[in-house]
Amino acid sequence: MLKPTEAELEILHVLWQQGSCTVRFVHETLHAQKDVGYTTTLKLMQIMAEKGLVRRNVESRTHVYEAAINETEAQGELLRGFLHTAFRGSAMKLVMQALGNHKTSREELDEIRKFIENMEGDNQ
Amino acid sequence: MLKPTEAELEILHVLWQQGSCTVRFVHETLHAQKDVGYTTTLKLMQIMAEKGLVRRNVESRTHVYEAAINETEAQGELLRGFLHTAFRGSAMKLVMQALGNHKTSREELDEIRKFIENMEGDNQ
DNA sequence: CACCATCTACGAATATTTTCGTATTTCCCT
DNA sequence: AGGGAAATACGAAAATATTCGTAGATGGTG
Repeated sequence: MLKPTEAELEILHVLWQQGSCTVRFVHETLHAQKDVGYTTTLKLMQIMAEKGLVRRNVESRTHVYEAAINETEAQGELLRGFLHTAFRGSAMKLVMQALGNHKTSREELDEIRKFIENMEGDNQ
Repeated sequence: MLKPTEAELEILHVLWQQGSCTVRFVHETLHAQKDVGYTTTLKLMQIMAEKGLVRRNVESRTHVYEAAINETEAQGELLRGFLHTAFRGSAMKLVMQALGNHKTSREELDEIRKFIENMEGDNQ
């Protein structure tokens, strides 16, 4: 699976959240946060279709796109790369930083702790 | 602080690990893993000096470089960006993926669990 | 002292990613 | 049917990142 670029990821997030959408919809969504032209979004989505990152339905004049890669899997791939380039592979260091620097709610911490306890249980 | 590129990060990792070194040393280290020319490494390090990512001592003919940014801080910055672009800010999701997909030893899991328990303790 | 290995400086080629202008087609509304 | 809004296709500019060739300086060694 080809690694999506940063701009492509923004588009994928819209598709993951919305399911299928038109270029127009994706563009409106991005445009709400960022100043970008319509044809820029269109071009990116066309490139993504070539790369196999998205699928498109061209039956109607207005094409309908959907993500061709799974969100969790893609994030896993990205994480693997990032872990390597930024943390030289130390998952523990990354996790500690993530927990330490970003506000995580009590509930989320609980959930993570249970997750770990569960892993430790399996492991014995 | 300017965000280092991927190639720059590789150099920073050498500097973080080694302390001060020459271009030659950094190059040899990178070259062991990757086919890259000496002047490429040199040029990158010169650019990094301009950007303020590294400091260099030019007293002797052979310049000596050291990282100008702290490893943990830099990783924190990178993580913030990555968390946003890849996980839309969900630290929990990232942590779960990191723990789930990458082999983490029993000892490391313990350490993380204690870290969380400690955070939860403070929080009450 | 002259040569050679090694260093830095610098500009430019290449590759990658992002942006957008323009042309053309299609559909809808009057 | 005619005109305009909205869509896609396409190429190329712009921005960013990476690579390296070449020139010139410097220092050690025979």
